[in-house]
Amino acid sequence: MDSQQQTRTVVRELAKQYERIAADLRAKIRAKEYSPGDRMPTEDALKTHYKVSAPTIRHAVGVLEAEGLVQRQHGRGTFVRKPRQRVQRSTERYQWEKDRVKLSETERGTTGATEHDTGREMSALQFFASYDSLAANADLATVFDVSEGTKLLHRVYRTGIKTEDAPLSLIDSYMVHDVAARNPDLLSADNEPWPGGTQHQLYTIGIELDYIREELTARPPTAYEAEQLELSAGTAVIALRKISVATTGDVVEVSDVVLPGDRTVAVYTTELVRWED
Amino acid sequence: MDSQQQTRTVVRELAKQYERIAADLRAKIRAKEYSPGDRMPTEDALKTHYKVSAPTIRHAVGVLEAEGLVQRQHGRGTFVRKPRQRVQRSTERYQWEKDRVKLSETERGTTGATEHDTGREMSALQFFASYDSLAANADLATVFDVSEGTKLLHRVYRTGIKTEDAPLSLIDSYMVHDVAARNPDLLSADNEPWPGGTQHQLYTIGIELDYIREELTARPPTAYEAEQLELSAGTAVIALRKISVATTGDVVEVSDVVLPGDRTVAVYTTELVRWED
DNA sequence: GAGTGGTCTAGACCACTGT
DNA sequence: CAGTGGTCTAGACCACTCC
Repeated sequence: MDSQQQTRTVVRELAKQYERIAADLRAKIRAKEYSPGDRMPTEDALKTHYKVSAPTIRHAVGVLEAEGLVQRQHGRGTFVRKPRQRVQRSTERYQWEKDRVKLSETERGTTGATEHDTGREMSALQFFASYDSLAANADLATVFDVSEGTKLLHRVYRTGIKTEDAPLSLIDSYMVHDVAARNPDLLSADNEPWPGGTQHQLYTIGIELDYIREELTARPPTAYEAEQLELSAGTAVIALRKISVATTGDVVEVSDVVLPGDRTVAVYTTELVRWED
Repeated sequence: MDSQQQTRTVVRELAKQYERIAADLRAKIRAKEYSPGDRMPTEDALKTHYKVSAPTIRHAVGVLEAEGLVQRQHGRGTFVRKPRQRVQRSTERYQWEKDRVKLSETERGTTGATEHDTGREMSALQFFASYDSLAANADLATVFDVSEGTKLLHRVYRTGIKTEDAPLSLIDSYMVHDVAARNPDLLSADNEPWPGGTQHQLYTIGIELDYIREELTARPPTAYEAEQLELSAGTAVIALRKISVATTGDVVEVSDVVLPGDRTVAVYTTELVRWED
């Protein structure tokens, strides 16, 4: 009987060693035996303690990393993860933005929705935009209610805080090209960041927004998103589709926004109609 | 020079073999060379094709699984994941529920918010509830604006569709115990499912809701959540805190809701005030 | 029983971090 | 340079699925 078989026999309750070890470490973290920020025992120490081979320990720690409980840092150690500071993203931003549309440029000047969310000055924020155009795929054609292949203006945005290196969001925004073209200034990224934001841009082509619909899902980041948002293993993203509808009923802008799940809280408030007594 | 070194030299661009293989497979999936639902080549075939050892292939496929691109099934094979059918969870449910509070019990009878979301009959839905009470921790005490240790009514709910085995959500709901106790019927799970839902329960103790605030984040599931919601590797959950505020301004109910990210879309609509022309 | 994925060992060497 | 995590090999055996 080899050593693996022996261990199996001893640990009848939970056949999988890596799960047993993961459960044990998880319990210790929950019990604050290892606190947030602490370094976990080295893999070598765990190997000796649990009497298993290195890959088994790595697997066990990998499970905890996938759950977002710990974070491994090459050459430094494995640490119990501290919650990252969260940025609140509230829908009040939209009414706030709308209220500012008709102000003068100097009044709109330093204001943007990101500033609203983070409570920071525009000057402390990173901003990057690039424009191009593309043909609507089936998905976007349905949302805009146009035929597939219709030319769309495609704008890519990255926003972030200068002192932090990773952006706060990845945004792909779409508009029907011919609609945006009514104001040629809207077709070039040179005019970004546009004072007053998207709603002011729409105002210049005679569009007033009636409502904004947001659809949220959660999923693991793609390899690209993980790199861009500097997400480690064990995090998820909020994938949000924002659909802006004009007072005419037309869908005028669609944005696909990817937000780091470990530092974003999306807040929505539903007001209810009062009963008449 | 051992074989690993040799390979390194050959593949200069991307040192990590498992990443090179993962990138290659990822590209093939995106190019629909392997389509959703298809079985991927066996690990043995990949091992031969890429000329690496078994654990390296497993690591590469593991990366794709963590991204939610493929799903491994023991004894059957590895499959390209198909998107799961999504359930929409819209905040209209709340106004809908409020409008029904003052109806008679028979009118409220078969209606619940889950029915509203899924569009299914109450009879086709699973429902499970259990009640207990506990002392408020610091977090909940802050939200309710009561002192730490205040006795809270704690209710656990699981809702789901009978024909599917996994629940649609895991809910932990909290109320200040003394407030709920004004109607003793509210203290026992025996009266669940309560016709008309939480808002009707609150109505019986003289509470009308003014607004509901929801805070959403995304994260990987805990081991427990993955088991309960039958989530495989490569999925995330939406963690939603719902805070119900009465017309008096008091926080009367708080729910922590966990939703499977791969089959839930949370929808929020923000109405904007019209400009006066 | 054949096929396929899952767990595990034992050990080598690479790569990053900090003293 | 020591310490720590990351990648990889070669091979054994287990466990699940389906014919």
